[in-house]
Formats: sequence, structure tokens, C-alpha cells
Amino acid sequence: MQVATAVRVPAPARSAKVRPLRPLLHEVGRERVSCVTCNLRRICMPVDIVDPETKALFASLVSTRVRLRKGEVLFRSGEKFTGLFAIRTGSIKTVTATDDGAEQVSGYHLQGEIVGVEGIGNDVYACNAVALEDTEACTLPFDRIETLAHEDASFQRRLYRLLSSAIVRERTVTLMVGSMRAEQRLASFLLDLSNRYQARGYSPSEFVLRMTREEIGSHLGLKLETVSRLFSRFADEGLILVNGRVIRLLDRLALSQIVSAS
Amino acid sequence: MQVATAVRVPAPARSAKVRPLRPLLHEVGRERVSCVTCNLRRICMPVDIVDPETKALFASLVSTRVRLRKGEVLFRSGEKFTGLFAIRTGSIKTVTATDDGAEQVSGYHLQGEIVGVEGIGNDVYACNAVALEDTEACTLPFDRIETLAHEDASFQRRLYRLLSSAIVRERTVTLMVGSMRAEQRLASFLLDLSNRYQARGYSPSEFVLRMTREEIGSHLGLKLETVSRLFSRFADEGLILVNGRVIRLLDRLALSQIVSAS
DNA sequence: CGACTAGTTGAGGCCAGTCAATGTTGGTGG
DNA sequence: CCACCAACATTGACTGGCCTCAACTAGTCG
Repeated sequence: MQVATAVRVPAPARSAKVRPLRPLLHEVGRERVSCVTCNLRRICMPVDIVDPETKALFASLVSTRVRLRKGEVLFRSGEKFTGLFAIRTGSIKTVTATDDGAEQVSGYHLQGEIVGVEGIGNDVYACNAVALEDTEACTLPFDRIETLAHEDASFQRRLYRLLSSAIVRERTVTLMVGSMRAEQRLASFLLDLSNRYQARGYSPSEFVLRMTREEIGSHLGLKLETVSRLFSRFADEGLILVNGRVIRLLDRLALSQIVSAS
Repeated sequence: MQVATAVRVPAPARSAKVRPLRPLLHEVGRERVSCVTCNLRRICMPVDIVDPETKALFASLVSTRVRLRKGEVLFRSGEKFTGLFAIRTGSIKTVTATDDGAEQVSGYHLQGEIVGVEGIGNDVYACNAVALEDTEACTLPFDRIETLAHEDASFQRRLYRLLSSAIVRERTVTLMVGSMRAEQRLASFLLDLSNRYQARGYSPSEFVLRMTREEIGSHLGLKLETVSRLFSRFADEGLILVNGRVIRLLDRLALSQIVSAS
């Protein structure tokens, strides 16, 4: 209910000058920002940028960075599409709503991931993107993306891949929600997170969930009580350790067996 | 179970020369094929192609057409991505499978729609596309799409739109499957079909389902018995008329109220 | 005709939702 | 520092919607 509208008021002292259009976003001032030197490059924009020409192009891709506090909104559904955002630190949930008022957490995005892709062709964003913790994101203005894509074929490919991967990912979620039992969905969710943390160089067996039980449930098509019960049951069965939002996976094999069971 | 593997043997007399790589597909021989003169253009490729230069480009977009009989496969998951397909007549279901053997009908595509988009960035198709009836599809080889997109900005935009719309559509399905009750899902499915048929100039209130109850159920995350029961119940309540796969919507307002209920 | 597929309908069971009580945590102000 | 409150989380009891199993019908094809 209050998920999408939970825009906490930013600390007033933090930023003196408040922009009229995006009062909630704090631009990270003069800080030098470039994909070329970014250490998330291999996850975020895995294009070969040794070529000096490409390098020059890439240097102009990111204009500014934006800083969000927990609960603040990066973009809203229906807002004019201005570009993509790459998460540098922190994490973001995307919330999709229907006309009927139904609302669902459609995505949980970590460091190095790019959000906003569903807005590319339609001129408007199609979901709300909300910071789950203090988060920094690079802005990738769409005109620059277009230019770069037009001038560099490998980047163009990368952009296509970004979009089609999003389709495949959505489809996987649909399949999971549509054909799996609750325990399978949660196990699948945990293993997916584990893989993504591992790909980022973090421990695949211990991580902190940035979402509430209710948000996880919404994402998986379950109720919060069901999520809570399943965490407890997995813990009882020795598959995981649960300490609030800190999760340790003890038996990933067993979890994957649950996913593929019957 | 037999959904994806139900490749009926094509009539042997129909096509004398059998291609080695795609023995199941019948190319439509010398027939003149061009987007420029196609009467599905406004649905399929709504770009302005009055400009003579664009016209020339478009003339080269579609190379051949392919003819499928009911049950034949247009492309398979894992197969190398060669391009997109535009459905000229007939209809196609896309079936997505997980590693665990779980399988789900992920899409139901009508005349004028384009399938294969999820393969664009990944070099392989990510689902099986199966003809639900005798179907003709235009092949849009990816190299030509790339060329055209590079040379014509409005087509590039159209391509982005195609991809992002697919994301949004998938997300809608996820939301439906994840947060709606069975009757809401079926009502939503029927209304969606109604709208799409209307957009194609067909009756929005009477159409023929090309999928079995089981396939519909799979698409909506339900069992076939549930789908059947709901059809009967909607019919009892005077909302629809059911005669096998022929559906007539009697009260679309009531159906949309079911969708948005609670 | 027999075999098969698709669809309908009924009976019963189970998984997950609902409602409710209680515990835990983190932030705020006195 | 502690009391207090709100948000988050856990657990129990119960309900109900959908699944499962099963029987039966209708249509199709060889």
C-alpha cells in the first residue's frame, strides 16, 4: 500500500540547493564520473573499451550521478523517459502497478545493474524505481545512448542484449510465479540472489536482503506471512540461517533440489 | 508435456524440395513479399514509409515468407538467432522452459505481431515458437534489421519500442499471474484478446481460441480443469457464450469489473 | 469401429491466504 | 538513558480457492 508512496523527506541540511524538477534527487557535484575508469564496468557495460575512439565516446556517456536515500524515488511510472540509470552502489526495487490499483514489486536490482529499460521505446517509464537503501546511480541520458549506439556497433549490440535479457528475465519470473509452489519460488529467489552477489564478487552464501517480507512476497506472488513461514521452515530444515534480513545459505544444493522438485 | 515436441510431420506432397537445415519450414517461393505493400503494415511496422528512401530500405527488409502447418515449429529455444518473424496469417504460441523441465506458454501471438525479440541480444532464441494453426510468417533477417535501424532513425526507434513493449507486456503477465485470482486472470485474458482482435479489424466480441484449455491454463498459471470450470461459470452467469473454442463476449463491462474487483 | 485427444463435471484434499495475537527492532522525544 | 511508538516479523488457527484424481462425453482420425 504505502510501498510506492513512501518517499521519505530528504535531510534538509544535506543539499542546500534544491532543484525545482527533481527535488528529491541529489546530484553528486563535481565528482569525476566516467565509465572508462569505473570498476563496475565489467558488470554494467561489458563492452571492450580499449579502443581509444570508443574510449572517448564512453567518456561522455555518463553525465552525472544521482544520490538517493532509502525510500526515495529514482523515476516514476508515467514520467517522461529521459534515460537509463546504472546502479553504482545500493539497490533499487521497481514497482509496477495496474490501472486497477494492483501493485507488484517487479524487480530487485543490485549494484551494476541498469534500470529504466522498459521506458526506452515508449517515452515514459513504466514503473516506479525506489531506493531500498542509500543508493548512488549514474544517469545515462538517452540521447547520448542513442548517439553512442549509432556510432559504435558493439555498444549497439550491448544495448540490444540489455533489452532482450530484460525480456528473458521477466519471462523467467512469470514462469516461476505461474508454475512453482511457494517453497520453490523462495528457494529460486534466494539462489538467484546468491548467483548475482557472487558475480559481483560478494559471498554467494551470505547477504543482506534489502526488502521487507512483504516486498519479497509481492515480488514472488506470495503473502508476507507465507514468506516468513518459509524462511522459518528452511531454517528448521537446516537449509539457511535467518537473522532478520541477514540470510546465510547453508545448503544451496538442497535449495536447488527444492526448485527442481516435481 | 507434449506441447513443445508436438511437431506434426508436414504433408509430404506439399513441398518437393526439403531444405536440410529447416526441413519443417516451407518457404513461400517466388511470391512478391514487401512491407511497403503489406496491408498489415500499420499494425506490424507502424513507421512512416512514404519517404522514397525509407521505402527502398523497407523493400529489402523481408526476404522470404515461411509457411507452417498447425503444430510446426518456427524456431526453438537454444537455436541460433537468425532474425525476427512477423506473423502474416495465423497464430503462434511461444513456450518457455526452465532447466528443471517446467514449461509454460509464455505468449499467444496473433496476426501482425512480431516474435523472436527475446533472441536479439543473446544470439539464441529463448523459447519455442509453435504454430497454433496454419500460419504464414515473414522472415526479418537480423542483419537487415540492423542495417535498416542504423540508416533510419525512425525505424531504430520502432525497434526499441518493440523491445520495450515486450518487457512491459511480460511484466503485465507476471503481475496478473502473481496477484490475481483465477477468474480475474481469465477475464483479463479474454479482454486482452478482445482488444487485440478489435485492433486488427475483427469483432471484439466473438473470436476463436486457437489454444486448448491446457495451453490457456499454462499461460495463466492455472490448471486446465480450472479454466474449463471458469468458462462454464462465466457462461452460467451470462457473461460469455462458449461453444468449444468459439467464444462470444456478452458483457465485457462485467468482465472488466471482475478484473478490477478488490 | 477402436484409439486418442479435448473438454466437462464432481468429490475431496492441500497449499497458501486470511485474520489475529504477540514478539522484535529501530527511531524519536522526553 | 529509557519510554514509547511504528514498522517489521513471527506464529497459530482457520478458511477457501485451486489442484488432484477420476469418471464421463464428444469429436476426430486412421
